[in-house]
Amino acid sequence: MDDRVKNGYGEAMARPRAFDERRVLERAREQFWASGYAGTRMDDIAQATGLGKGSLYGAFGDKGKLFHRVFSEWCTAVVEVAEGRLTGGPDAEALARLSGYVRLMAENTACDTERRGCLLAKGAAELAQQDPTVAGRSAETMAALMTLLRTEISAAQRHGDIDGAADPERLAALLLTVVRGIEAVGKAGVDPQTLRNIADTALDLLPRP
Amino acid sequence: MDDRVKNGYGEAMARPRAFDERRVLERAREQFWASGYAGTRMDDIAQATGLGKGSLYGAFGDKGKLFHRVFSEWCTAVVEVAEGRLTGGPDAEALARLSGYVRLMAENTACDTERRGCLLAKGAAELAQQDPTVAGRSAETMAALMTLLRTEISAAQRHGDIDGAADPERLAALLLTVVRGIEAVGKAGVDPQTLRNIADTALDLLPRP
DNA sequence: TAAGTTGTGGACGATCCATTCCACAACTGA
DNA sequence: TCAGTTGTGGAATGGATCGTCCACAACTTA
Repeated sequence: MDDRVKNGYGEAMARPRAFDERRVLERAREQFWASGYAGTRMDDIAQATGLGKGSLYGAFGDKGKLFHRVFSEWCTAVVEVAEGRLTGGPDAEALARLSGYVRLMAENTACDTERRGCLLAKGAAELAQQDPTVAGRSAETMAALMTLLRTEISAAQRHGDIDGAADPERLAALLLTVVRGIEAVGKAGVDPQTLRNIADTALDLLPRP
Repeated sequence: MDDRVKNGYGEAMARPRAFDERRVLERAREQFWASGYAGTRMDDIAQATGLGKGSLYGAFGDKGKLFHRVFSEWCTAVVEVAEGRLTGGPDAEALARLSGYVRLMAENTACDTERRGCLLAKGAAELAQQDPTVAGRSAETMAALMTLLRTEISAAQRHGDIDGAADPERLAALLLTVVRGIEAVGKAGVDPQTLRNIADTALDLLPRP
């Protein structure tokens, strides 16, 4: 009925878990990432993690809950990468931070030789329409990324690297679209060098004062 | 063993088909569009079209072949829309044609209240990795769109509406990315007005002479 | 050590789904 | 009208897949 205390690392447990939860989630992520939600079987995950079904279901609930968890953690990681690249520096380097971030995203897609794309895009494409949890989490993630970008654009404007007359909100939305678009056309088969060029071109076109 | 002459409209058939092939493909497309490949059942399609399984399999082969057909026709249609909007006009209106096309794509996504997205993006996200046919067709489609955009950009450059020093190939790739990106962030939950703004912002930033 | 609690793994049940099969219908040419 | 051919619908098949169940293991507390 109610949620019991699961595994608080040090809680007194009757029998301790024999697996590392993080490692299991990593493996599960690999599976979902490679094959999508509908395309991966719980048996695959059991196999990949070495867990029996009982443990798997006991620890994570059903397939949907497990996916939600993996998806949500992915979204968190996506935002954290952006935060790591974008926040906390002088205005003088804001434009460089923006360039670095956009180029990094392009490079990631360019190097994705296995064409797995991004779990965020894949999950949203497959499930956002029917699954409110996925839809909500992906919308949240977009909003967070947009805010990060807007903040840096404003900083670059303050320092005079981007035209102060431009609307930072709109530029942020455009950059986000370019980043997500690169991932989309990359999955659709556009070649890696073109992907890198797209990032550079977008950055070149940002309005100067 | 070998392919028989299927239905040449006027061929001498033993028993004529009782269904309109185009209508069946439309219905099948609706299903795949709404639920993805793995998510739609052949029973759903049989139900939606009113066909029995025998007719369905007899006419279209298996689920994979049916999807490939639907997917390929969608890709053709996507390119045709672009051709209709972009080709065949004076250089003086090339920039207007480009603007019209990009705005139309944004508007389509903005109006997609059911959040179905684009079957091209959805299909590529779900299957491009494992299915060479889907991967190839989507890559072809991207290439065709890119060519159409590049041609119009060159035209606009000739007329002096876009800086002649810019590389039309790169600008075309960027515009394609923006168009596909709008569709991606739209599915991820970005609101309609922002989508329209993104299109406008991208067009505003095209380099003037 | 004994009782109680939670984790484990794999067999099992129930369902779902793609595909095939088949008896029959609708047509053609002779 | 009579074969012969192709289309039709739905029952049947075979395999896959989710989630449960259960006997047993590994702990904690008393």
